[in-house]
Amino acid sequence: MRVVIASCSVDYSGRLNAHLPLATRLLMVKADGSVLVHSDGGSYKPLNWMSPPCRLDVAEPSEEEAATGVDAVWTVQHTKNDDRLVVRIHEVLADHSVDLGVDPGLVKDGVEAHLQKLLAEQIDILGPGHQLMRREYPTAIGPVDILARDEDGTAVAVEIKRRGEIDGVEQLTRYLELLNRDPLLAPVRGVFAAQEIKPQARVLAGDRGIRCVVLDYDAMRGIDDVDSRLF
Amino acid sequence: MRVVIASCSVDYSGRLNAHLPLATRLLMVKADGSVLVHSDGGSYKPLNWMSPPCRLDVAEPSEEEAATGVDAVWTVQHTKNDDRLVVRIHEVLADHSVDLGVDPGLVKDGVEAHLQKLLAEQIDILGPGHQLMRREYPTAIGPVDILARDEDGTAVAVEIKRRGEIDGVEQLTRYLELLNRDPLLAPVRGVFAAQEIKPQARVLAGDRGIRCVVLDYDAMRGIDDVDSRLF
DNA sequence: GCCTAGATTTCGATA
DNA sequence: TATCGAAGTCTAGGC
Repeated sequence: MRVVIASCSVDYSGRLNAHLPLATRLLMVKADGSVLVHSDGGSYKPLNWMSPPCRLDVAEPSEEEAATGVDAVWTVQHTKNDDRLVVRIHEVLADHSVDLGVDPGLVKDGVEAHLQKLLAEQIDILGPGHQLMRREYPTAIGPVDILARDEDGTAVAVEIKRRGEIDGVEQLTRYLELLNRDPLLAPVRGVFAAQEIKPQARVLAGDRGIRCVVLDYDAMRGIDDVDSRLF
Repeated sequence: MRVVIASCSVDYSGRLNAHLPLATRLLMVKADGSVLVHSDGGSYKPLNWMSPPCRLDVAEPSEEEAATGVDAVWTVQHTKNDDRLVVRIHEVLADHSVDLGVDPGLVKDGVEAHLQKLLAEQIDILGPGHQLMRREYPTAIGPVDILARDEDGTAVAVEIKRRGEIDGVEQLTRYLELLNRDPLLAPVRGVFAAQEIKPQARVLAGDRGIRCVVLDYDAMRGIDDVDSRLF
């Protein structure tokens, strides 16, 4: 890993063209040759970058470039396509190299999969008398998150999202269309379950006869913990 | 901007919980207090981070922590929610601070908007005799990219994407449903236009009677240049 | 300010 | 290897 702080201008060409005027920025060169151009703000996304696999070449500036104060020209060329990043370095304020080694990596916990597991275990959140048929019920266009039966024995297809938005309702609609063609299952009701459901999604779901259920993740996790302690 | 290279362990808690074991990493502290934890690989996305607005506090380690080699504890607390990043610093290899000032920002060119403009100018790409009605034709659920008439005078609603995927077809379907309720427009045909159309999107479009058109951006831009030179 | 759609999205799982 | 869905997505544009 090499970190350079320098005044520079940057040009990217590839899927689009983009230009950064001359200013002082942080340049990060990773071991795989990828380059990140960061300013002192924004978010974690760099102003400009080149993803691996790519190759960094450092060259002398042309006379023309040198006349405008360019000290070096970095060309970062993607190995598999025409994406190219050109960094024209004017003044270098700092230049550090360090060997970081391979990172042991991130350990994550608690996403949509967890919601699905918890809801499968606590299926009566959908209403008393509900029975789980199975998780990840396979269909031709992909698996339905949860398939259950309500107290009357009617099949219920559940789509789970962390944030319920309009495309989640569309997805569930496609599943319902398909499932309702199966005479062994039909009629199948739809339930859209999420920690948070956007108003537009709620309206669309209502319009299609799909029930919305807001999931309380902390409460579900709490019950899960209590259950776990019983064993 | 402050750049620290140090061996550290990192814990994030918020929308999920995540942990990074002890390793040497690059820590970037931006002027707004946001923190990025980078390893020597991956892409531009940090291993872990805290977005602004947030607050960084540096504290002495507890006795317990000190015994395991912790030299300092950084706590980065988001200002508006419970998200928190805790960085336990073991050994500092480098620590640089520099004032970058405000970045003049990125100048972009050539995205979906450009495709829309070009297609509006070269509407006969849809077929000879097509006439542009208008770009960004407003509907209750949002603007349709392009509304045109074909050689027979039939209305055509065009949805434009850089990459045509299934949700683009869904979007166009919703527009068509709405537009076909308007007696002044109906019947309205649908055209899904993109630089690249994914197979699943193509199948769904076919199933709904929507025509797919692949756009050659370079060719369209070339014609545009030629046109420009004529004036 | 909230909400929606796009992104040089990135990233991971799966067929 | 392509494809598809999720992301602590982020970000810009409307309303």
